[in-house]
Formats: sequence, C-alpha cells, structure tokens
Amino acid sequence: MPLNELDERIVQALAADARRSYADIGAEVGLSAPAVKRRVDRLLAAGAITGFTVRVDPAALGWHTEALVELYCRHNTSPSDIRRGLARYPEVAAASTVTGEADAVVQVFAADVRHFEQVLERIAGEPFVTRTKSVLVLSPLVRRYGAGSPG
Amino acid sequence: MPLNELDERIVQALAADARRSYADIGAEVGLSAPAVKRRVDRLLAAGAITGFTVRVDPAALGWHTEALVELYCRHNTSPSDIRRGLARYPEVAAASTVTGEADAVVQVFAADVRHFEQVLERIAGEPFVTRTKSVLVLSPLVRRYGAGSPG
DNA sequence: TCTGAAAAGTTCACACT
DNA sequence: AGTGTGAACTTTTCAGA
Repeated sequence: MPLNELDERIVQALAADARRSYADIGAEVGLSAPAVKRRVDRLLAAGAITGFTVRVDPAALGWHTEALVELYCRHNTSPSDIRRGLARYPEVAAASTVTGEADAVVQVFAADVRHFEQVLERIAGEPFVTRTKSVLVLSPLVRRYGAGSPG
Repeated sequence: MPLNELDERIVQALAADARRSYADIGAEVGLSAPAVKRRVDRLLAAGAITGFTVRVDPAALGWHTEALVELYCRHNTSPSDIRRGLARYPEVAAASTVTGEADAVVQVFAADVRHFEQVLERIAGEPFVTRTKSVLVLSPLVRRYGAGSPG
C-alpha cells in the first residue's frame, strides 16, 4: 500500500504519542479530525498500523534481566513452529528467524538471572530446539521507536 | 515502585491494545473506569509506563530489511561512546552492550539490502569499531509490547 | 474533503469503605 | 490508603453536504 507524506506524518505523530486526539494531529498536518480518523482506519485495514500499545520501563516493572538467545533448531522446523513454540512465553518480547548459523534470535526479559535461567531451560527443552547460545544485555544504549520493552 | 497484580493486568491489557477504554479494562480486572484511570496515571507518573505508541508494519512503511549487527570495539571504548556513535543513525532502532565475544548488538532497519550495506559500512567505519558481524532477519515471529518496529 | 450532531469515553468532585 | 457514582467535559464517530 502506498503511504503518502500525510500518512507518514500521522503515523509519526501516533508513534510519538498514540493518545493524541485526531483533532490535535489534524491541526498539525492540516486536516480535520474525521479526515485523520479515516486515514488511520485505512492504515489499520491495510495492515500498515497493526495496533496500539504501551511503552513500559522494564526495570520499573521488575524485569531486571534482558538476554538475547540464539536458537538452533531441528532441520525440518518451520518458522511457524518456532513462533507457536515461543509465543506461549510471556518473557519472550521478540523473536525472528535469521540468516547465519543460528535459526532464530530471541529477545527475552526476565525478573533476574535465576528467572532467565529457568526460562532458558524451558525454551531449550522445546522439542524443536537442539541448542541455544545466549548473551546477557549489560546496558541498553539506544531504544528508539519504543523497541525492546517487555510488558 | 511496587506493582500489584491489578496493575500488571492493566499494563498487559494496554500492551495488547492501548486504545481499549478504561471501562472495558475495568470490566476485565474488576474495577470502575475512574479506578483504572487513576492506576494508569500513577504508573505514568512513576515512569513504569513511559508512553503510548503505535505498532507499525515496517514493510508497509518501506523498511524491507532488518538486520542484527554484532559490534566489536576497541578496548578502551565506553558504552556511552558507542551510544553517541550510534544515536546519529536513524536506521538504528536499538543497541545494547552485551556479554560474550561481541561488545554490542545493534538492531538496524533499512529500506533494502543495498541501503543496509551502506549503513553497515558507515557503522564499521566508526573510529571505535574494529569489526562487525551481521545477520539478516528473515521473518519476524514474535513482536510483543511494540518491540522492534521502526518509525 | 469539511461541518455539525449524536454517541462514546474521559476526567473530575464528592461520598463511601 | 483506595474505590464507586454521577455529572461535566472532551473526543470519537457517523451523517449529510
């Protein structure tokens, strides 16, 4: 779907603060509130906007440990197998299949290292997982676009 | 700040859909709309909730390439050196220092592989960077809590 | 696309527990 | 402390132009 410059500005405004009123956004981009709403509805229907969410501070919610886990899977594992297997863990914030040696990379938030260890053991025990390799995050440096926060 | 079970359920509801009405969330957790609002306000004031944002489909916005880049840095590089060096790139969505061989992991969004290559060259040319190692993201499997989307 | 009205949600003051 | 009710206000949403 083609996004014009007006749509991009609306998306940017919502990315910065999804609770701004349509009238407010409209005043910025030069549209009325209903016009902004129609565009947002269209972006939602087209899948350009997939939802509205909240940005949280991991530490404030008690998630003091973040880790990145490389997953090595059995040869006939499909991406949807991995997705289904990981979606059940609330500690999994993000996961993607990747090029390279590993099959997938998983971002995990846990309360502490002990908790992370338990989650890792359970993930490593999934039938499609043959091996894992993890690194702990020491300090978040850049976190743009609301990326990388657990709930 | 201590979050009780009610707060966690409210945050989870907002993480799934930040536009649900307070009355709706209240019906789920057993509170009135004003009570939910008061708790959200308190979570905002305490910094546990840092904002509301929109979840976007990167491809729909023209970001067709996502990559994870491991950064190997010179021995006397501080985390803030890395942060300052990377913050200038709009393509850098997230970056963290990590344990293990690499010093940092960087999440990069680019329009296409050619664009990513250019960004990677520039990052690799930073004075504090000695070596990089990247993998391309094939398909995003899980993307919870608004994580991992460019703006 | 905008204007204007109806429906819905938010936000407050006040009373209660 | 925290919560619920009801009213005022704002926003959303849907007509019609």
